[in-house]
Amino acid sequence: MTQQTSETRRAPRKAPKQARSLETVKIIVEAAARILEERGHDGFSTNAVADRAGVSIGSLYQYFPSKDALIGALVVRETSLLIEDAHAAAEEATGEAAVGAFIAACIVHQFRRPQLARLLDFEEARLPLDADTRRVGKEIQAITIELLKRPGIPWQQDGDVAARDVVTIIKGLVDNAGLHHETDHAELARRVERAVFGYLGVVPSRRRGSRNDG
Amino acid sequence: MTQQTSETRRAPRKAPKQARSLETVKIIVEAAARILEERGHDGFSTNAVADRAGVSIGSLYQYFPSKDALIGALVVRETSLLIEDAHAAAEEATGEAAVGAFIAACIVHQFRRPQLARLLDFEEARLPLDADTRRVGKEIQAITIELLKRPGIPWQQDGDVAARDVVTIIKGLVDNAGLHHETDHAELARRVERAVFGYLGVVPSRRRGSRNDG
Amino acid sequence: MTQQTSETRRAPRKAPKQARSLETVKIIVEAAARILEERGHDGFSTNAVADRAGVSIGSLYQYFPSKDALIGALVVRETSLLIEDAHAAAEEATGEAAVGAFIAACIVHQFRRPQLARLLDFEEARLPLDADTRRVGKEIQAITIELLKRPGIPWQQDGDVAARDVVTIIKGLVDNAGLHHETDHAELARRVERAVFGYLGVVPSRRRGSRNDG
Amino acid sequence: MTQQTSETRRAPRKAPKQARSLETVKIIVEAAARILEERGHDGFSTNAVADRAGVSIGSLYQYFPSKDALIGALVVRETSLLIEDAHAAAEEATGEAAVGAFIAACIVHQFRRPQLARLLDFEEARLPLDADTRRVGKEIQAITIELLKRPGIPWQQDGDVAARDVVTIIKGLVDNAGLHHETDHAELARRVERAVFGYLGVVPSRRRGSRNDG
DNA sequence: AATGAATGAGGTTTCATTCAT
DNA sequence: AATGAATGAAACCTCATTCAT
Repeated sequence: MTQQTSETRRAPRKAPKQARSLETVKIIVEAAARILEERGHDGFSTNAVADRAGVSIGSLYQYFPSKDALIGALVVRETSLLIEDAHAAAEEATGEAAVGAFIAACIVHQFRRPQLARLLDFEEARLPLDADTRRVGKEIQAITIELLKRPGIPWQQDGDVAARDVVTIIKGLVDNAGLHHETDHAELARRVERAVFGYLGVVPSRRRGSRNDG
Repeated sequence: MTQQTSETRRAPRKAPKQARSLETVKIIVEAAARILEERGHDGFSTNAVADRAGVSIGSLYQYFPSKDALIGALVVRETSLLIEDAHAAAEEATGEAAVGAFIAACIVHQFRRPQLARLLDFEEARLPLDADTRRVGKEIQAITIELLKRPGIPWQQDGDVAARDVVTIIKGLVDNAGLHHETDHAELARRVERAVFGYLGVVPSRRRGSRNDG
Repeated sequence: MTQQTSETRRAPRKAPKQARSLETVKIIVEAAARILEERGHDGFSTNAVADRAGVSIGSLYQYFPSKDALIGALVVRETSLLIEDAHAAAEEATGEAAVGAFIAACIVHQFRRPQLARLLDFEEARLPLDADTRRVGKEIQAITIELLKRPGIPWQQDGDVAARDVVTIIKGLVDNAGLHHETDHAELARRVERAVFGYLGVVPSRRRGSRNDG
Repeated sequence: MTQQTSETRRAPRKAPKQARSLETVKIIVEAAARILEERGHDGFSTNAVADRAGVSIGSLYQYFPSKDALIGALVVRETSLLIEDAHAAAEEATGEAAVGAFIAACIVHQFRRPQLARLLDFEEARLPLDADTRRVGKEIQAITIELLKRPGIPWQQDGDVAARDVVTIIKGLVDNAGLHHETDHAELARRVERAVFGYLGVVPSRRRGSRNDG
């Protein structure tokens, strides 16, 4: 980012029309993911990505008009994966089940590529987001808002703020777990659920029987 | 950092022993804080800090052997401020009161200089931490662990993990509130408490009367 | 110019305070002149200039915030030389003598470093001029306007336009002479004078006697 | 040009023999003209031209072996238009009328596409000219030489140099007028004539009655 | 003939850091 | 102790040109 001069051009420079192009774009994005995972934000340079992708730096810039656009594309790719699972979570009947499924989806998503997910959360907060990147962010937000409207969620005020908070809690805890090399999905899910359900005022059903244990 | 070549030197090159030196160090650290607040991570350069501090770049390097060391010192300074308030929080009699006081302290701390606190949380996660920086991090962690041992906190397993999670939840929510330019301490405190107390299994006393009395 | 991104920063980045700095600045500007003369506009790169100056590229950018600023400084340096001689020309009593002296000064100036003068005229027209560069341009213009107000210049309309035209004629003819490797000052001066005096309606005194030779 | 590697190939790689090819060549040249007008020298890239022409970059290089060849073709096209009008000017009986008509033709030509004409004058001076481009330049020169041989032009020495000077004066003044967004042909013509006729020693007939009748 | 994906040298510029003064 | 001029690796990015399809 140090020498970033183009601040506005974030949309793909050229819509790839041939099969070869599409393949190249995919390869570049995956290379970007790998470089970010392996070398972190500071080691992430467009030259490194091009090298790793096995394409020339010129090819990279044929499809991504700037470094930020490339990171944006990566964010979009990763978030899209999560969005699919999140939509599935929204199918659940009760709010509790839906939120639980959403948390599980986030954990699965994060544990797939822990470093990557964590660093992209950073980038997302740091970047001047382009239209596409904003769109997927909003989509996650929208899904979460819907989730929280389901029956069984006591907390029904400030849907926007609540959704933002819930996403923040989940991302924070899950990223942190990744940072500490945790691997136990179920255990992590229980912790995240305690925080999120607590925030939402949900008394989890499985603990309902022992509610008066104090 | 991009041009970071010295990877290991993070300790102050020279312990400032004279009053003037100590003063200079303080000035530099405060200048660093200002630059970070005003220009963000990308605009944060050692030359800019030296300029702002009114000292030469050579002097800056006399006290801080590297850019990371300077950031580390800033992290230490800011965290130390929080630590003091956190200690006070630990004086509270019950766990619930102590955690509530801790959350309040975090919010006060963050709202004092929102951009700075948020960006330093980034840096802390990004940096190869030096001894001093690790120390203050551990201290916050230790205080939190103690907090959670107090009577009235149902969740008594995995003290380390719980403390980590609690700090993560608080930082996440508070940083995010700062990012969205929130200003209402009390309202934010309520949201953070819902998440943290939920995580810890605390049924907040003020709500106990209206829900569990039956 | 191709990758020029900073369009506004043309003022010197740092006022050199030490003797060494002043020397370095001079060396860089002279190197720029040489490179422009030897390789032309397309071969003029900041790296080439730094190399030729025997300084690092970083030093160049310490004093000139952009390539254009460097060219601007070169324009200022060269034009300033001309301005001095032009002021002397303005001392002449009659308009004819003054304009003649001005033309002679332009020719001397141009013949000193023909390629350089010609290429800088190009650059001046091409560049988004900064304050300093505009200033020297205006100064030449102002001197010319004064010249044309002297007694003996029949043409007294549109002083601004006339000055612009006169400067254009002189520069055009003199640059072109340089391009064709002419070396005879006096002969060139006569041709330029014919055009300029013709434009101004001056019937040159030396030809006055033979005016009716047609 | 920066990445110009082929320095010698300026002639069309392939003589377009079919109607479609000829059409394509025309389209490309016109696209080049537009790009140069709209984006200036720095924004003039072969890819931009191909885009604007609606042909692939590969096709462009099928007709023009290099960027300079393309610019050369544009120079030839524009100069040819002027040559036609200049030939008509040469039909005039007297030297004064002929030169006046030539000046008028130059002004009309320049005012048709002011930016383009001005920038091409730059390019012409900058380019390592190829055979075709040199040819049209010589042709303008030759026409001018003929013009100056007509009766009524006192100055009959150094025909080559005089022609060169006259063309230089005209181009200089007219380009500069274009740069300052002048639109009054007649007024500009009068100024150019004063300079050119002065250079040539012509006492303009229309002013003769009011000044030399004594 | 035409396409357009790919190339890569080379451009401008930044900034952490050193060291002579 | 302090200064600040100097360094230079390395970052981002462009664009003339080639060549497989």
